[in-house]
Amino acid sequence: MSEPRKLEVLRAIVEDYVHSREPVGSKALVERHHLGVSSATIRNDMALLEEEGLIAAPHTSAGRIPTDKGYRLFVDRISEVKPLSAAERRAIHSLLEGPDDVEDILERTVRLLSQLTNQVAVVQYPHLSRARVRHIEFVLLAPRQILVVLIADSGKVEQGVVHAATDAADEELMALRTRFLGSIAGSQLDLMPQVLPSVVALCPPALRTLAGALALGLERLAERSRDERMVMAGTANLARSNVDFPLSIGPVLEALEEQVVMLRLLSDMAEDPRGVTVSIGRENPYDGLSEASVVATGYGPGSSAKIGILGPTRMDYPNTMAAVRAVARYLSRILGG
Amino acid sequence: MSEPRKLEVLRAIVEDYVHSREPVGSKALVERHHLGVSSATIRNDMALLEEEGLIAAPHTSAGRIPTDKGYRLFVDRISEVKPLSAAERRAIHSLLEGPDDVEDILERTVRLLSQLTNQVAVVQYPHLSRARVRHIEFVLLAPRQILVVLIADSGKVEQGVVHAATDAADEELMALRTRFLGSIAGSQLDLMPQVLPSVVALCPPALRTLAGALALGLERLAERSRDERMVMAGTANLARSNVDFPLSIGPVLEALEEQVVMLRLLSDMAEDPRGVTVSIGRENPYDGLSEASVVATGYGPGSSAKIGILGPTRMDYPNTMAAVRAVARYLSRILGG
DNA sequence: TGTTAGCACTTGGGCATGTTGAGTGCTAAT
DNA sequence: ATTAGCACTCAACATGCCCAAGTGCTAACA
Repeated sequence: MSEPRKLEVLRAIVEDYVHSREPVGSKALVERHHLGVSSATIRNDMALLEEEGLIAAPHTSAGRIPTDKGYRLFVDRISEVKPLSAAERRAIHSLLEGPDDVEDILERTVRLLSQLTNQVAVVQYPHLSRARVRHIEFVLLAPRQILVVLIADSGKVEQGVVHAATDAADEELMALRTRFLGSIAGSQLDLMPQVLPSVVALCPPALRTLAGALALGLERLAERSRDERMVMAGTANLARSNVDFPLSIGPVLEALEEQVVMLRLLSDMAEDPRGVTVSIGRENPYDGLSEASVVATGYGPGSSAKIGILGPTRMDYPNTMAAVRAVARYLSRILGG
Repeated sequence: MSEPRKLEVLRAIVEDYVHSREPVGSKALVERHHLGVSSATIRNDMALLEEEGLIAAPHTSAGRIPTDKGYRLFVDRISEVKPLSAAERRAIHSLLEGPDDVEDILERTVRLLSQLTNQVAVVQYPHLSRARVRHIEFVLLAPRQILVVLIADSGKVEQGVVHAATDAADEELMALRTRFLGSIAGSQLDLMPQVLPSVVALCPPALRTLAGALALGLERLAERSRDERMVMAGTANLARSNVDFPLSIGPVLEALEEQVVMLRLLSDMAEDPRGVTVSIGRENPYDGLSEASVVATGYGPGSSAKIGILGPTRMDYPNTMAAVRAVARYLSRILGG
């Protein structure tokens, strides 16, 4: 019996099932795909595929559906990433227009991706650990309340409020700002904890406690900047495409809300040489996502930050992978420039 | 027949239905509530309530469920807002701890509210139209790319990128910053469009195009600041509490994603003298929310910004209203201070 | 050895029918 | 105004039946 045909059968099963949402049987298979053999032969092949754990039958006399393992094989060896349609390319291109504020871009990107794929789209903020300090600002909100703003050369702005033990004056803040800026401008956010204390130490004693508080605030901001965040869009697609939910959406919504979970999930996805990484069903480390798949890839400098989508295991992998990859490329291009 | 008892019956129906999720019949009613009469009497009362459109029977021989109108009457005239439990008070109090960055606070508040009510919680950013300019900053990201930062005295920071037609130098930006700041520091964000052009006009001709671009950027930021945003949490509760969904969550998720819809919804809710406003089922202007209720109230200066929750019409109004009110009060206190 | 036709077998889904129990509305008595 | 009682309705559940889809197997075939 022929190995290539067996794969062809698996492909046909996956494609039909993704399309129809119903278990697919041998007969329907020969009708819809011009495999040159009869349904009996296909049955034999299917029996083998089932032995290997690539497909399964929900009950005795129904068709077969792909297992996680089946999808995996499909993704790894069978499917080809399809090129995008012209309309899709156009949609992505129009992303180039408009203001190129990082937040704005990410927000629009993720919305676009969710529309292209009809899934929930997620994007991680670019890593900033290697970013450098471009500017800092201290603003007096109230006598003892100081807004600290940290601007990185990546264009990211972080802000936070610091409480002073004693009243602070505007001039003091100005002086400290100049002092701090002189020492840390251009240095990596990573290194703030090492650099800042020495700056504080060099301050005149009268200002030292205030300087200490501000330094702490700056450190916190630098850390927060390193610490990851994400934006998502398209949660409504969960309900839409799963009307007869093979994917019970409760746990998935939970996962999405626990941003920590999603961020780890994305970060942990190994980079795939083919450009897009796929994690299928129970391969996912998080229980709530045992019926979901994640398709993600890196973008930006070093592909360190991730962008991707989340959907039911039964999804159109080729198109989805193509969309994710294309969007990530455009995103890299925009942010890189 | 007695009017007060009729209301009592309505209250009992609402309470039982909210609790059990099942149509409630006359017999069950007399068993669980010590109304001093028999089930037959209750039946008569129920017939009247039905005539008035306050309750309805899903089919001939089932119990009754409250209609939107029934809930409305319940909320307006029958229910009393219950005091919060000690545990709830404690939870709210612990909100006071931690950094008091506006974003942080709102995020934690909304999460808390969603946990207290088991619903989706939504909070609008405080209105900033009356806020004043505290500080501005121009940062050169690339020769023709300038990051514009606008800091309001409310502590809100807005940022955006401006493209210059020609290369800009750091010194030019510094000069312009001083010039702009001198003219607009302390003036209302609202008034930026009136004030900025005159500043540009006073610039030396060499800088004028650059100044124009920057002014445009600032205006955009001021506008964005005025233009409303929201944070939400607890979407997973939609799936959880509606396992046997009386509330089909698809349209609701859509509404939540269309932030514009939610923002209008919140803004349009008239302030209720009792402190919390409730919009029930079809009372909602948005179709997708015809099976949902919104409980909201204002917070902060002038109660101009809104906070609230969104859930199925069948919800525990007294407790929910209490939670929303309490959280809004604490939020006002924190942000006010 | 791989392919095919044919056939017996399994089983979920649809349908028609019967039964039950919760709940109602009405009437007559209190 | 309230109540007891009763006939009536109807969703929910159960039962039994049949059908179609789909399988696995065997025997014949190239």
